[in-house]
Amino acid sequence: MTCQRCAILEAVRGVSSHPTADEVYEMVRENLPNVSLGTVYRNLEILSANGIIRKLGPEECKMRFDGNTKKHYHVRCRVCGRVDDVDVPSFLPPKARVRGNGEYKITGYSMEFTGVCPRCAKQKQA
Amino acid sequence: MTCQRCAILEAVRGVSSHPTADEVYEMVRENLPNVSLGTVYRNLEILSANGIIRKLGPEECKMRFDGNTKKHYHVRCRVCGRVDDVDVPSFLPPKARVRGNGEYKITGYSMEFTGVCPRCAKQKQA
DNA sequence: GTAGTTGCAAATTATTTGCAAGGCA
DNA sequence: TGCCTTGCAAATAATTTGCAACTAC
Repeated sequence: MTCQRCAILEAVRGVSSHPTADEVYEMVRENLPNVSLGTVYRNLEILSANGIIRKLGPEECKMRFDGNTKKHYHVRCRVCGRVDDVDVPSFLPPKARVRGNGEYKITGYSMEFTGVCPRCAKQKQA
Repeated sequence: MTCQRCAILEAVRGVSSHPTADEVYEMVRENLPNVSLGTVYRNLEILSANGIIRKLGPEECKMRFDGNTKKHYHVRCRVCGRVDDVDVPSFLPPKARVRGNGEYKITGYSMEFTGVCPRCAKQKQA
């Protein structure tokens, strides 16, 4: 636990704003002006891999396109990344309440399932 | 509706694999070897803006970090992108069934709410 | 002393944009 | 004719990586 890692952890814990790597970098730089962005990325990765902080965000940073515009849901294979359609019978989205701030207007949600596709499941067996 | 745009639309509609922009590019190139990747991006954007195809993917392509590792859900302001915590009382994730393939193992899900934060709601009024 | 960590700079990846030339209405 | 679109190449943006110097135990 180096000085940098500790400062990065404190920065993430010290705010409730779910900062991006770059925002963490800016925060840490106020106390340690010489930290490098690379160090911030490396430590955020290590801290979240160890369950000390949580990583929010896209499993994959690529846009995908679907010729089917009817509303439906997707599963994403967490091994190879492929995306398939799923049927979800009778799903009613839950009500969400923003903590401490009633003026937040919640207008929608997005949901995606995670799994292992047949091909990757088979490879794992071997 | 140019020749390129039509080929891009057909490529997306012709597969059920939810292709990335790059995969669409490769498909279109088989018939139109001179298309440029820029054209593919531009047309995918236009087609999805017009509701002709659907864009799947992250609202934002940046990782965010959360010092709170307890399970909870988030809202993302669709104007400024900020992320806040929400409480979701008693939510049981729905059952999903993969179309035409029972061997897909679904192991989890991710859900995020969308809305407008108080700050952006106020700016919109003015 | 040695394994892990740092700062820096260059590399990667996905995507966007500027621009001059071309095509369709 | 004039606006939209194209191909190309350069620009951006987020993130990763190679490397030599350094630090903690």
